[in-house]
Amino acid sequence: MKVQTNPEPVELGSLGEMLGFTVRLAQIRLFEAFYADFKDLGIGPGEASTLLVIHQNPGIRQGVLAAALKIKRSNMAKMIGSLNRRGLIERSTPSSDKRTIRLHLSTSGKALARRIGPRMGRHDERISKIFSASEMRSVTRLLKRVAFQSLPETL
Amino acid sequence: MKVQTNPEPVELGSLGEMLGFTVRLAQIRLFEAFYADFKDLGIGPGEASTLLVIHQNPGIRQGVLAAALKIKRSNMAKMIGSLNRRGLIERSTPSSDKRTIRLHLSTSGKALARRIGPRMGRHDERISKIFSASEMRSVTRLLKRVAFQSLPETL
DNA sequence: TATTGTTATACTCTATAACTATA
DNA sequence: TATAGTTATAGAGTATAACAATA
Repeated sequence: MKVQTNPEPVELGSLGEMLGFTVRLAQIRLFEAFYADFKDLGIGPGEASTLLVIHQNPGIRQGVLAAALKIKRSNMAKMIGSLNRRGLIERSTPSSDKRTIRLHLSTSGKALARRIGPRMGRHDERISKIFSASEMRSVTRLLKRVAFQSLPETL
Repeated sequence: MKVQTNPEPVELGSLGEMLGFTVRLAQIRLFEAFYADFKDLGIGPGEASTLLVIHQNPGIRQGVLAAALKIKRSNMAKMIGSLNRRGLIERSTPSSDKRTIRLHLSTSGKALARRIGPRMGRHDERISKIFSASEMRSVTRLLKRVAFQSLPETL
């Protein structure tokens, strides 16, 4: 693959066909697109996903949420703390297991989640306009395979 | 999409089919795989790509390199400084344009690049074993479209 | 005036380890 | 002993703005 950064072409060699490299390039573009579409709501992609998942799983445990989003527990604690300070979520510890924390959206958190949901849908639609419906299904299916299927042994 | 984090299932809703989310999940997995395969070489993915591209484009200008890898000039300056302090690359300013810096690998930088190249190839092969050859071509082609094709207007 | 690279700075994301409280 | 969450800390990666040297 050759990138034409006029007037000086750059030879990327096989790097340009490698999954790690192409995923990173796509990721950069997708972050740009996300921030452009969510600027006014004042939240990042991690926060948006977190709020949506709590909205769809009221009372979810913090650690379960972290595992589902592949965010480390320690980092999730920080994010949940921040969302809590902003009045978007509420925490409660059930008497059945006082180590755990169950998460719910506050009234304003629910209001925000109801804005995020459709926005996220339109955001994803905007991006997927560069694909046919079957291409879109392909790319998400293949990427989920990378995320979840076990890889062969390390080198 | 539902993620089974036994014993508590998590409903991700449409989030699980969205490109931004699936790319992020894949990215996390790919970083893990990269660090596992390159631990002994003491370099990260950005540094590995940078060394390979300088190796294939001797004398490349720093800004052109940054643009090709989609790394901001200011951040590239930091990375190049680090690689230079480690004795891997050499910088020279041509008399024709004294603002610019042309990059070359040092002897030890070349030796390292000659180890990185094949390692990167085997690393990518290991990951792509979860795909057929045509699936691999599909996913990289579709991701490059995300990276380079212009997206529709923002919302 | 515009371009190239540098510096300073900050914010997000990620990772590890040590800690507490509960089980 | 093991688990859930917290805190502290550190390292990447990314972003912006102000700056010097040069064109």
